[in-house]
Formats: sequence, structure tokens, C-alpha cells
Amino acid sequence: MKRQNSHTPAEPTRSELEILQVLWKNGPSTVRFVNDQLNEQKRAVQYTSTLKLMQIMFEKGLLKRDESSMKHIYSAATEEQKTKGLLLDRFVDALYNGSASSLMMQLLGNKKTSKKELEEIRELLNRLESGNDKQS
Amino acid sequence: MKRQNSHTPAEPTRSELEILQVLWKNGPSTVRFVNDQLNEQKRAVQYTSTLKLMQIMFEKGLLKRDESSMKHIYSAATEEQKTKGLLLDRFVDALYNGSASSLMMQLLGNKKTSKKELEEIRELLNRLESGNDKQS
DNA sequence: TTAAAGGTATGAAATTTTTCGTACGAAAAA
DNA sequence: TTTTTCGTACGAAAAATTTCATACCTTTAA
Repeated sequence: MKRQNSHTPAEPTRSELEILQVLWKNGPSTVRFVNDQLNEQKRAVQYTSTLKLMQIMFEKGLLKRDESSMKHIYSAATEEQKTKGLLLDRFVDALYNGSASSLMMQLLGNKKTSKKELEEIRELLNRLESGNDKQS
Repeated sequence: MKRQNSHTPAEPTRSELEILQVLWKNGPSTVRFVNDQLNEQKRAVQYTSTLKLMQIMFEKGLLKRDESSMKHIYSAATEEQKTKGLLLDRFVDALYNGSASSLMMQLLGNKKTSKKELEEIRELLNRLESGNDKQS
């Protein structure tokens, strides 16, 4: 039953991430709702498949749920930013040896980054550097 | 035997990516070499496991190989930048709805981006913007 | 009160990914 | 020549992920 190592936080799989996205976007929801969203926005999937997966995610600690009513209400156990940040870190480590700037090179090299996006990024940089200006 | 849809390019799995990294870094290599690298840098894994995976990757078209000698020499079928770029695109789409700047926000918000990296990114931005300075 | 609709729980099948054992051939060392 | 070493091929087990069928309970409508 090996599943979680405490030092390696929950790692949502692709399918699990889809469910998380629905919950992050729409807030606490029933399985029915999540399943409908998936079918509308992603692909055909059976109700019980979604149910089962969400139950598993609940067991893993990826989701919380309110069982007070018969219709359980599920919600993401962790904030969107936190989880995505974790995944991003993993991704950067796996592909770019942990170097954020390497990833940037790649990202900006990919044609489809607009001038507007570049400006947003620059502003972000400015804000960051003024925010921790103390020392080296 | 469904495996590839032609419109969805080969998607290396986590383990496959590790092997690709070794090949990208060191150039065409034998299974033995790749396996040694994995054991040194990643985790204990049996020779035949690496062999098998590399054979599968060869069948999938992820790797090429030179069979002229008894010791087959494997190499990555696609360039590092191309493959990583593809994975990055997928990643940005899946998590940030395709928005590079959203990803950046996240990335830079994560505490552990060093000052040095921030500078590198800034320089990169400067180079990019001077490189296409014409108009909005 | 019965039937229908809609919910959860659960076991298991189907896939995919990962790992390893065994067989066997070629080359190198004894 | 014989043995040992080092390689590939291959089947299949193990694990992880994803999907679905079935059972059964609760609520609502006939």
C-alpha cells in the first residue's frame, strides 16, 4: 500500500490535475458537477470513473470533502498556487536542472510569447527586486 | 497496440526523460553507459531495466540506434530543445492555460529563485526586447 | 407504497509504466 | 578449446493509473 512518503508531497497525475482545475475554478463541488465539466471541457468519461478517482484523491489527501449531506461536496485540499508551484518546481528540476532562467530562455525562445507578456514579466521582475533590495 | 496518434508527438514519461537527459548530455551512448549514469546520478536500477526501456523507446521512435556493432549505440531521436520546448508548451497549457507570464509569476514568486537568476532573466529580457524593438 | 432517479461504495478490469529474470549469442580471457 | 564476461532479446511480473460494472442506499415522484 505504499503511497506517500510525507517528504514527497502529493503528486497529482494528469487526470487528477484536471479534476483539481475544475475545483479550483468553481470551488467546492459535487462529483456530478465535476464530471459534467470534464465531459464538456475535456473528454467523455463515466460518472463512476470520476467518482472513483475523486475518492482515491480524497484518500491520498488531495481532496477534502463534506459528507454532511448525502451529496458529498469535494474541494481541493491545497491552494491552486501552492500545488502548481510545486509541480512547476518539479518540472524545472526535471527538465532544466532547477534553473529558472534556463526555462525562461526556452519559454521566451518559443515564438508565442507576446510583447505584452514580456512587459508583464519585466514589471514583475522590478517589483521583485525592489522588494528584497537589502543585500547581495 | 494503440500507441501514437501522429498528431500527438511522442510524450516521454518520467523515466524516459531521465534517459533522454543522459543521451543529450553525453551524446550517443551504450545502454551500459546510460545505466551507469542513472545509477550514479539518480537511483539504483537494473541493467536490463534500462535496456528494456531503451528498446521500447527505440520502438516508439524516441531513440535511434546504431546496430552495426554488437554494442548498440543509442541516441536521442529529437533535439533537446525541441523536446523540452514541447513538454514546456504542454505544461504551460495544462497548468497556466497557455500563459507564459502566469507561469513566470509563479516561478518568480517561489522563494528559491536566486538573485543571480533574476539578473540572468533580466538580461535575457533586455536582449529579447532590443532584438525586436520595432513597434508594439 | 412503489417505482424511478440519483447518490456513494467497492471490486475488478484494462492500460500504461516500470522493473527484472532468463535465455542465448559473441567476444575476450584462460 | 573452454570458460567467463558482456551484450541483446524477450516474456512477464509488479506498480501505478484509469475506467467501468454492480450493489445498494436515500430521496423524490407516481
